[in-house]
Amino acid sequence: MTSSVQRKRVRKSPDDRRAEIVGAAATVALTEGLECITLRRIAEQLDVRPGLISHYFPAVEDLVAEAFGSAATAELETLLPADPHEGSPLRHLARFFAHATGPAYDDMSRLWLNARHLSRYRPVLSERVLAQEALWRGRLSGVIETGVRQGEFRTEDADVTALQILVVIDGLAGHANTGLGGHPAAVIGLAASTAERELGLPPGTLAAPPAEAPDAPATPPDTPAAPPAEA
Amino acid sequence: MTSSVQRKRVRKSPDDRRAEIVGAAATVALTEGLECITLRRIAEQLDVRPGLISHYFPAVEDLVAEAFGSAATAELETLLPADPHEGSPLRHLARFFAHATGPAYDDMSRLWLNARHLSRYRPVLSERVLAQEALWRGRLSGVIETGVRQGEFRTEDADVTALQILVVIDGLAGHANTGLGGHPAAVIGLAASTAERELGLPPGTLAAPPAEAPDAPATPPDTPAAPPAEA
DNA sequence: TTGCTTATTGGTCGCACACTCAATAGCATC
DNA sequence: GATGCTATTGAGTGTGCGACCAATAAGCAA
Repeated sequence: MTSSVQRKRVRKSPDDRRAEIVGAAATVALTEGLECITLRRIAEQLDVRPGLISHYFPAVEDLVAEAFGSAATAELETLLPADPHEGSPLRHLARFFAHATGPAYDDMSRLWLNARHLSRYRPVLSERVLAQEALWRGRLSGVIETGVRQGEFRTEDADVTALQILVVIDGLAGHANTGLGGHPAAVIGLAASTAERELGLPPGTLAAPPAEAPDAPATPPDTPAAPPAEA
Repeated sequence: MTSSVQRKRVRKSPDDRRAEIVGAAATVALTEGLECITLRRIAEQLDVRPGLISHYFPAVEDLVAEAFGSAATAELETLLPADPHEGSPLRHLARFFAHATGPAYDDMSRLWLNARHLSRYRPVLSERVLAQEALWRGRLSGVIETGVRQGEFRTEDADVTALQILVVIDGLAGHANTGLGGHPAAVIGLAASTAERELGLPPGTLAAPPAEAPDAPATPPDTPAAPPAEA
């Protein structure tokens, strides 16, 4: 029994409902993976019938892409805000590395990994991934350019440097499912040290403080049961 | 019509058949992806009935792990042979980077990406990935240590350096499905330049020659139809 | 040639999935 | 309070998947 014996319909405006669906899908994407975005799964989460999801997204693939875009955009906003209220570019970068290489970023690491792989089979997701890549790179590139203009950084091509940094972060993210906790600091810090080298900074400038909570649970690589359901 | 109307049974020794199955699965893994390793798909490729695959691998997950292990081991053997017949460690590394960042490595990039993601849901695959990581890291670490002993390289911890290099390669591999061709040389060469920095080599020492075939097809990110079959 | 072991088949079951569509019931408007 | 629009449901279709198992035949040994 899901709840009541007789379903009580809740009728919402298409815009609201659509946003709700995308939100739920984004949550599922982050916590369970993109292949867990199924009509049934999302419908269940919102306590509606699967057909309704189909109504808003005739092809699930579109919802998957939308969910990824939504989650990635939200994460980028907290990672590298468009309008930095305070702090120098250098402090922004330091915060960026601290977050992007910490356990709080694990879900996002998994999502990027997930999306990159699934792009092999899902053209519209592939497009979304490329768009998000451009977005992230642009945002990071902007921070770097500001830093260069203010004399904090030194690089020939801010955009290339941004991509290099993101590549290293992606490389670390790839280990999110197979235990990343065992890596020595010199490896976790590879993103920051790469940035330092490429931006002409002294080693350690961008290094994160020894972690905010030294006894953090570390997010063990637990295997979440069933998902890519027999297919 | 697959062939004849009446099936002609071919009876092989368990060892042979098993090897044949793993081989077919490894091929499918490399060309189409690990989620395309299904009882029906492998059986079709070998022209046997699906039940036979089940007989040798009661749980498909085991076959998937085996297939990955097989493909990865084979690749490692051509990438970093256990017994290098000729050339210095430096030349070995240069060859390694040339291959691992070239289009010939694209399938393997996709496979690693695939396996890393799928490890989220498949415990036994996860184990295999960890084992292969150790194998690859050990092999690379060996080359580095030899180089250090011969005075070609300089590093504090060969094993950490090896991991750092592999992380960067993983980062680049992540882009295999979403078009890697558009990246500038400074990004493709990030693996080599990272190695040069970590090994105390002058920049460019490990850089690959401008590609062997300048007009290579470049392997466009074609989307191979159907695979993670609606699930 | 006969017999036996067992590799291989064929068929079946249950499940989860995306997708379709006529019928239904909120709810804003009149 | 009645009406109309449409968001939502319920039921159904077809597909592909892993897993299971009794029946069959290949090929070796006696």
